[in-house]
Amino acid sequence: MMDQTTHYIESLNKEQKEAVKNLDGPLLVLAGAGTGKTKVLTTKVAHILKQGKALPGQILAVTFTNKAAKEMTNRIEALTGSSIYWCGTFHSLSAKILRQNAARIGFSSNFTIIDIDDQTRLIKQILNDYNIDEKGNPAKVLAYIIGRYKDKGWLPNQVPVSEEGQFANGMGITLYLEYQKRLQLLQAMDFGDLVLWTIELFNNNLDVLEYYQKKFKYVLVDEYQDTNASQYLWLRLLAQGNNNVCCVGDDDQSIYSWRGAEVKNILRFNKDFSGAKVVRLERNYRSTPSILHAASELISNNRNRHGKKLWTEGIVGEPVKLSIFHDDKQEAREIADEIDAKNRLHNLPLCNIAILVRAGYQTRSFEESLNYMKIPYRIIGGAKFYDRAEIKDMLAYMRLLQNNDDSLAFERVINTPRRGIGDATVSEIRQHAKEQEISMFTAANYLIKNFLIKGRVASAIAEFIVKLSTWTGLLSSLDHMKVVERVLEESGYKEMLKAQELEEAKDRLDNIKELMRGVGEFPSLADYLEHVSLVTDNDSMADENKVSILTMHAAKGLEFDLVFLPGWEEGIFPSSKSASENNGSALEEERRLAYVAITRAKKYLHISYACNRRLFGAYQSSESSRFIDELPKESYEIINNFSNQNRFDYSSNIKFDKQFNRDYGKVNSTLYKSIEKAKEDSSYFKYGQTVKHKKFGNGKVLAVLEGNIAQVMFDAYGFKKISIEFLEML
DNA sequence: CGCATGACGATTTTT
DNA sequence: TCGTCATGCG
Repeated sequence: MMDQTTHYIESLNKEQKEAVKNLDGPLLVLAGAGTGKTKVLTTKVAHILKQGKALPGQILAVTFTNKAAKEMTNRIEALTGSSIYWCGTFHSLSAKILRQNAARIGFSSNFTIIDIDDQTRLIKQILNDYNIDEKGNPAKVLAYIIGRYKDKGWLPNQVPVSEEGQFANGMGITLYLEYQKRLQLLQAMDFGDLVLWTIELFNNNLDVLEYYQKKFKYVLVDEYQDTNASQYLWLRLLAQGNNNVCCVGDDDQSIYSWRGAEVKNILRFNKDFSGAKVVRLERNYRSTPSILHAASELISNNRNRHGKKLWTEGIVGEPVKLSIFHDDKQEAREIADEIDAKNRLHNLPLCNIAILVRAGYQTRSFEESLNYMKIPYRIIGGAKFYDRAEIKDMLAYMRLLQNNDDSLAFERVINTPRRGIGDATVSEIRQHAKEQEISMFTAANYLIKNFLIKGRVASAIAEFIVKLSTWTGLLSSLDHMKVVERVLEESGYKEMLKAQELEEAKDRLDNIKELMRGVGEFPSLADYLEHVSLVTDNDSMADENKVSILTMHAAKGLEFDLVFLPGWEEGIFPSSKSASENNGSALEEERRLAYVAITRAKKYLHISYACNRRLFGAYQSSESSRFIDELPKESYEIINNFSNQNRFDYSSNIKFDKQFNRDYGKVNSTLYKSIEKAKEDSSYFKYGQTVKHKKFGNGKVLAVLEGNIAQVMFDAYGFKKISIEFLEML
């Protein structure tokens, strides 16, 4: 039998072992992409526990996402059998600490955590009260500026004077102060506040700080390259106790500076934590040498970095493939084709395939082409579940019955569904609440009791308040999920949805059902609300066999056998916004993003760009990305070049078609085939033909125009002009 | 107060 | 191109 105490370490390489065994004192692990940093972190925690150096409750582990935290907890549990309680993001850990000590900073322990929506609404109100023109000074901009101040760790009185001109002719700091005041009045915190208030708590309550310093014997931080200044301060306060702090990261993968992350945290670690050791993990276990070579050469164009030499022992593998397409549609279609081929001819499971894009709006064309090929896919990130209006509304109801004084939630749903309580009335309630420093719930109650609001509006408010109180009362006697179900019915929300368009109403109700399912998984409404306010990623179906479509940012930490990187064009990637900003530092970040994207691929990598792209409605021609020029010539080969061909010349596809036929016997129904077919057989789409469209359903063809545009009369949607590629013959 | 209409702006990236 | 937001009318 293997040595029970250390067998889990044996599978590590020399450097990894060094990182794991070095328990005491500050340690920086510089871990390149695919060098096994997660393994090091989890093994390290296991090692601490198995050596008896600390109890599970005495380890603080900070991750970048909630998903990563969950994964880490699970892995540690699998290794050691015990689960560590203090594992989470800076934000979730802060929330935990703050709820335990809220009174010390003038908050109640059930303070609410608000999102950008609530933030913006609150700021709009402030701008309104200060008579600041919102057109020239948008609330969103101020929200962003305040966010960056908070990332820096600046309270209103700590913002440097040099920042004063940032917003509304020097009003920025005053407005920030006002915003903080109102948040406290509302018993609310935004994301930045969670970290900031924790620092405040520690700075003003030494006993609390000492308690946590003693408690956490070991502090571990993942993705250290993406921490911001306030997170650094937070970390330093907690780590100072035992000084056993281990930070893991890769300066080449720092891609969140726009959110306040400071690469310098990782670049100057040994100055911040004296006596720090540094271990480099440079052996890559993920990618083939071709892929790794391409990534390394590309990133070597950056000047501001530690620099490391990644190496691997894997077989050379296929060169990186580069395709030059005529337009974005062709790009989407060809990629879908190739996914189909790799999946069916080479048995590559769909879940090992990913399409990585620079920005969210790029996912659409791939959704369409994959849909067309009937290839299952999932979008990671994207339009988020919790961003949907119906979900936000239901959550506002839940917040409100959990805490009637949650004025932001109150304001969101007092007239949703419509109860005849309009803007004027809501403003009046808000005004009164502000003057008396009471919640809107209390203010509304006061105003109707004293006949300051009368008539139909007053009775509508009264009814709303009675309902709310009833639901809140039910919480103590009835299962919380049952209460939420009653809210859905009795609030009239369900009724409101039913009045909408059929499809849409069904979708929304399904979403709410999904939400309810989540509610049921938590012991109480408060637990559930805490969860949803911090957890935004819906990673529940990660194990399904589907192609992943995601942004490069969202891909951090993931890996796939086959990766497509479309849209490598100047203006898109690197994004036009970052090409010239901040004397090149923004461009370096784009390059790091390219590095992250490339190193997600294990075996096959396809980079592509389109010479013409439809963007915001209009076609524009584009140049290939400078990052393509930076790839070493020997690392890639050009497999498609449609740069000089017109849009409907698919001669090279037909070659592929024949090969496909030979290999597989039957051809999948792709766009060019239907067009070819339409050309050969004029009876394909003609008058009277019944067709089906993904969105518009069934209809009849009236005529086919030039450019393969069909005029169709849809049963449910009436007359439309549709490109025949989107029609299925019935 | 509620709804419709049209203008306008946006597109990085997320805890 | 499409979704959001403000405005103005019924």
